[in-house]
Amino acid sequence: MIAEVIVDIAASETDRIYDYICDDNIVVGSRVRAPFGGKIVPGFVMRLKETSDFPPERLKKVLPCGDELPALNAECLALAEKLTARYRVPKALTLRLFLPAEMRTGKVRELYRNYAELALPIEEMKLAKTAKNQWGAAVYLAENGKTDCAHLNSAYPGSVAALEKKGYVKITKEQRLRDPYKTVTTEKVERTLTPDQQRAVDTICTDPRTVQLLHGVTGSGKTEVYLTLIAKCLEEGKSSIFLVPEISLTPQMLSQLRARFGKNAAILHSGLSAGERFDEWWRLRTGEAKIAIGARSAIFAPLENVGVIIVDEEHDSSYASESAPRYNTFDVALLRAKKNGCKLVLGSATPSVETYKRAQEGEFSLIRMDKRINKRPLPEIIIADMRREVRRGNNSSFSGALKEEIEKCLSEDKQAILFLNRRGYSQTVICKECGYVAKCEACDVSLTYHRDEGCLKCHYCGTKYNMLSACPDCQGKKLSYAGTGTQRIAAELEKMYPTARILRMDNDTTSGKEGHYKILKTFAEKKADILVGTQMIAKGHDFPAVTLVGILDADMSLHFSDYRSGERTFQLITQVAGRSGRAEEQGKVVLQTFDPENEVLRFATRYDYEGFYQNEVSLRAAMAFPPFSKIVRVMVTGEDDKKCIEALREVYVELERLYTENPDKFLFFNKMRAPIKRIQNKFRYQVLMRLCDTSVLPEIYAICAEARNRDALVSVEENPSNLS
DNA sequence: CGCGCGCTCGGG
DNA sequence: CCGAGCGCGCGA
Repeated sequence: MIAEVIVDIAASETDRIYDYICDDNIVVGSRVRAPFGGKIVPGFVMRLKETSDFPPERLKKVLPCGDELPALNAECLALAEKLTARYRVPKALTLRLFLPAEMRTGKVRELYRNYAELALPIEEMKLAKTAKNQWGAAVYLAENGKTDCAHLNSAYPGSVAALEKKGYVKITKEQRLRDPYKTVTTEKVERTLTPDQQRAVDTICTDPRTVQLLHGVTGSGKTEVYLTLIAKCLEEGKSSIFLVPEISLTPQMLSQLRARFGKNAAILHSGLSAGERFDEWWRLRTGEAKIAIGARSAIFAPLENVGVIIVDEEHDSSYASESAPRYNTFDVALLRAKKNGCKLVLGSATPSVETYKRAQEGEFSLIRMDKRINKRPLPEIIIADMRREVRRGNNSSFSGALKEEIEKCLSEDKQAILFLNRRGYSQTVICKECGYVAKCEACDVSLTYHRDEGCLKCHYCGTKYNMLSACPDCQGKKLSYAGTGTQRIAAELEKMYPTARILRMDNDTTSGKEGHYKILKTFAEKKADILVGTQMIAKGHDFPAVTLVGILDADMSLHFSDYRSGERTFQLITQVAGRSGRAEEQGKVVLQTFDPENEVLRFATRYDYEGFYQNEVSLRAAMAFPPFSKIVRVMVTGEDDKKCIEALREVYVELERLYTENPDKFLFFNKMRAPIKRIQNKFRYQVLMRLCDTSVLPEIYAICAEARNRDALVSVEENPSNLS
């Protein structure tokens, strides 16, 4: 037999079919080891045939990989072909999306797993009362004996490592128990859905349209709708894909899913080790698990007979891939849904304008859930006019109203969350005498001052620099720190309220696997009074004692030069505000702005999505911005400036030809340096286009595929979410 | 992507 | 004259 093989090398130069001799037991979709250029490289069998056009004496033979099943099933192979054609990237890159990373890089597959068992009787353990997870895990082990570590960790995050460190549990590596609970059906508890939820489930099941948009306010119980749909599929013997933004796979969410679906669910989250990730993937591939839950990449789960695909928080920007192939999760999900003849359910409290428009026009079904389950009103949002604060001589980061509320909150023993989407202490360091600004050597950006580490950090490449004691240009000692970040806010709070316990949550404080979780847990256990954080505090967390949310700089995302800034601001405010008043107490939100009359902020304070949407969509129509057009950015990057300019010239000439041949399809066309000229030592150039007719898009992709080479990466982004 | 080939340049 | 360095093309 002859196998048509794609070698797993991510270069456009090797992106073609190579013929190899193979044994008869090799099947399409399997991985093989192929002798290639003097080395053995991994490859994928795309097709089989009897004869080759290549001189037979030069054909080599591929070796099997030892996988029990072909890595790619028929659906995945077909999907990979479609994506390759759509995005015009090397096939190897597309194929990689379908495999867990360790399957490529790692040795042969691990069929072993770590198991934990108690090392001494539970009575002899000295654990802090507050270590709930460790206690939980210990009790579970006492009752159930030896248990899979991954399983324990997802129910009781962090417990295994902590217990092992103390010597309370013994970890052994054993061959994986082959699905001991394979047929254990999930608890047959009859859950009663609210009328809203029932109506949503019924519509999704009966409406003929593929895409179902579930527009439900925060706390309306969308999750229960998803879980009901998944359970229904399970009963029918079908599989499901459930996508969430990475950050919302919180411990509570994980244990809820485990409790409900047990071994039927494979949960792919960032806390898994390479081996665990592989095991979860393999359980899906063999059909042992029928539910794939995870972030963006879970859309490539190796499932067959998919009964429903769910995309929660549909508007979230993490659904757009930022490296080749720059796929859009919605597009891939739609391809899969159509192929399987199943529904694609999108859920959000603040749908993206693009999605909502298509629902309004009847292309998607639109289901509303307006009632909150606990019937409590959403927290009141008060606008604090920062211009007035400045006029009154208040130059601090806190308005009078916010200070008042914080004090009230502290005196009543409640908790507060303060949100500022900028980490570090100050955004820039400027010499007051000569205007020098500290910049990164590898990137064209200013450095952020991190006071707790006493250094300057580049937020694009992570490089740390020593803090300056004087200006390197003029030796001046007067350095000014502009642009307040979370560190500074925390420091100011400490000064203002010396007795209050302040916690910070941003990229700098959440390092390590459990970093996130530790901070959230500390706060949830009321060991802190105020949580200061960036974007990452906005999602999904449930802190019953929080009655105040402060949005320190609502303008920050608003005045971004980006057609989506209004949309993003509305979504962010709605999401952050939702953290306040989740239990009995009514919550409050203070929103600080220099532009209190701004329409977007006005709509957000009233939780008026419909009003926001109408306003936004007419603006977009007037400006011919998406969804009334498509923005396309072709980006050329590479370390060698000359080679980049060469490649840029090449794409530009071709794109310009396309433009002059189809002037009616373009609204805008220009080449320029990217706003950030260099990141991680790579130069950046771009061609920006706005299309009113996307029929030229395939050709744009083709031109870029042609122009990329070893020295210059040429990529295409559709409606990019940030234009830096 | 990684290798080897061959060309070129510069040092001894 | 020889070795290092680099650009180029090949791999089934």
